[in-house]
Amino acid sequence: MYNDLDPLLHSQLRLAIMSILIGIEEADFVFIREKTGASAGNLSVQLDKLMEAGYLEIRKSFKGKFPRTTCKITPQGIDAFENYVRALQEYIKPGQL
Amino acid sequence: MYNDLDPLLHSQLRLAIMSILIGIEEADFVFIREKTGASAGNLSVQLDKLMEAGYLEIRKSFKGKFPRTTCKITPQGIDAFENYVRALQEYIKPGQL
DNA sequence: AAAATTTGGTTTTTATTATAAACTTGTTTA
DNA sequence: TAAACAAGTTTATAATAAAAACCAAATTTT
Repeated sequence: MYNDLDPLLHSQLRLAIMSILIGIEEADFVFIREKTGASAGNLSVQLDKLMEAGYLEIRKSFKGKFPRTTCKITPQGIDAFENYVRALQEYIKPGQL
Repeated sequence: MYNDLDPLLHSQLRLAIMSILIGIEEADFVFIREKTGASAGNLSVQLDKLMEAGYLEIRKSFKGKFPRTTCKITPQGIDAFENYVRALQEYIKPGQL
């Protein structure tokens, strides 16, 4: 009981990012920013951390003349997310609702 | 979607504390320390924060000649915990498992 | 019976984190 | 052509988690 919660995922913003990407696989920076309501700066930093950890991959391209940053969850990211959820269940189980 | 997660509960140790107390209502310092594996210092600080927030009440007494600190979750604490769980579900729903 | 250890903590310090503020590069619009 | 906007990144700051150091009293050891 009370397994450690992956600190990379135990963060409101990073968890929201992963939650989005688990659902739709791929999304761009602006979409994630709007969906999460995060500041661009914060989002940039957190995406980087998730990439460093191998939880997602980031592709840079152009949409017309503007830069575009696309994020995609990796198999490792999916694993980590599922693990996190499993660990978390132990903490919240008693309060099933 | 993506309601804010109560930052007081979004902490591994504080969540574990609340998880224990949701189940058994009342528990003493040593029991919680053992169950969570936290250091006494960290536990002391986090219990204090939860008390400050009105999520639990702390009673001090003696067990024989030794001091004893007993913690009990409050109705407000139960509410907060349930709210947190509800909010969290939104984040982890896609990964139902 | 003094010294060392244990119990049950609290206070203080340190390292990490999350987040926002400021900045960059380029583009569109007034 | 200057101001405003798009899409980010980098840097600075404020909050947090967690451990280390400390304390007082009780107990055990020598």
